[in-house]
Amino acid sequence: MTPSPGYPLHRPELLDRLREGDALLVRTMPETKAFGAGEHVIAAEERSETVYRLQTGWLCRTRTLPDGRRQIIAIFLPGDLCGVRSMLLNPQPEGLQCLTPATVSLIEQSRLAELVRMNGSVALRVMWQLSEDERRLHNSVIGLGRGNADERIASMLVDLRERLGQLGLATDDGFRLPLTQQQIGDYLGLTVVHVNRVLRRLRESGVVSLAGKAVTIHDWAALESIANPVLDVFERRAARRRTARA
Amino acid sequence: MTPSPGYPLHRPELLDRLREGDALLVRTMPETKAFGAGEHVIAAEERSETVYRLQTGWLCRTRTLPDGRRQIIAIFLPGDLCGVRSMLLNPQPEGLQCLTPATVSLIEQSRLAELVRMNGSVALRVMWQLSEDERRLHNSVIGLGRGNADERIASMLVDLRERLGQLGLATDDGFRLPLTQQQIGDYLGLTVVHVNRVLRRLRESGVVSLAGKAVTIHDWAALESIANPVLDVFERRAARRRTARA
DNA sequence: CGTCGGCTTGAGGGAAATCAAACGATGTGG
DNA sequence: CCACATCGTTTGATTTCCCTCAAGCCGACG
Repeated sequence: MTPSPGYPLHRPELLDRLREGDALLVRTMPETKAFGAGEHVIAAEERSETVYRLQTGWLCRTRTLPDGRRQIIAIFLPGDLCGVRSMLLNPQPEGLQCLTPATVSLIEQSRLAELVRMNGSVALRVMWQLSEDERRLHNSVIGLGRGNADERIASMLVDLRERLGQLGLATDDGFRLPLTQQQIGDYLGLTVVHVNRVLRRLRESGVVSLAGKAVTIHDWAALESIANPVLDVFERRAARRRTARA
Repeated sequence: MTPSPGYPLHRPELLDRLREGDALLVRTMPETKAFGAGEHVIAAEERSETVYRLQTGWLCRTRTLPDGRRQIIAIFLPGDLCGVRSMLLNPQPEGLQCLTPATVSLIEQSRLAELVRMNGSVALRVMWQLSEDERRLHNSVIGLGRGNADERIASMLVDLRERLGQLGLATDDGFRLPLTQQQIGDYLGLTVVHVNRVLRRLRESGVVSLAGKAVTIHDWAALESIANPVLDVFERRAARRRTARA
């Protein structure tokens, strides 16, 4: 559940402290809360004095436009810290919503701030989260701004497979993807209809298949070559490792 | 040059400390460096142990895909801190490039880290920057994922007008926009050709005109109503203030 | 004076959206 | 237990927004 080797981090010597910080944080967040799929951990425009650490399940940041268009801005997996930004910017225009049933542990912002001040490892852990969030947002911007539908879908699969792999939640050739095609569309800036068509093409060309919630990657090399242009260095490295193994 | 009232910040009582932190930071960054338009402050994939505070000019984060497609991920204006993330993730896949001639002041990451530990106001200043960067990235994701060309251009203009206004670099009805149409396209995920067409339409309908580098906003209400769906709360508030005044 | 970068406009094409409808699984209440 | 509603997926037909390709224009600059 904690950052592990291979994670995007340029100074491996920090890894131990990062884990230490995470462990310490978890220990000081005994209170947990459970949510059902679709529930809001924080509603849009709602004030929140709490920072969450996702323990199980999937969360996302979403924004719904006045006319109903919807965008999933980021996807959070177990281990991620959510809501650090709200320490300064509150309420945020975005909601934090459950994609699956989820459990989170809680900490008051003020308490976390204090911990960060007192303990360098916790500070490192928080910094790493902010840094990682930003990396992912950059990648989203690249994909949405310059990627076509195929590239967006392929890179999403590569990215999620890598993140889930770090958590021990993926096998060599697949993982569980608890998103509806509508939600995939909302994440990638596409319509359901088009997501469906792209997935069909990928299935028919034997690259990946999505049966229900189960993703199976049949041809890593092909998937990587589709996603490649919009991957960042870290993702590309991870994808190549996969390709090599297959 | 420092964060001022009206800035996206939910606790106005922090404003003074924020300014204090910024002032302190500036005082400990006596060394400055000048760059020409187009020059790279940090090249893509280059290691950097330095954090920059932009003093004058415009910078941007960019990524160029292997096949030449280019995306401007973020635009930085005077007062912004750039490169904080590189403390943990280094080198980054993105470059930091000058959109205009620019001067920056420098500080070593390690020295900044120490300052942050020692001084709460500086820590606040750094946190605020991270928070603000993320807010802007969220907005980019919304615009790129769900906005059409008109909305993207209108919201860019509203956003820049607001940020420049805070810096005293905009008048009530306009500002200087030192971007080529190509760069606007790279920022908004559009082609030059299309940017040009949208700008023409906006000009012909008497909403805004871009003559050379000078933006003049003729009809705030119209611009706001185009941009509105993809604006966040803060931008919307700012745009309404403008509309009311005009 | 020629060239180069940026702006502008036209014609045509294509990727993805929209509109519309059917299908299968799941659930549920009479 | 079956009729029926709901939710997600799938597919077809049509439209539209934006891209691509192409070329002309203008001002700056050597």
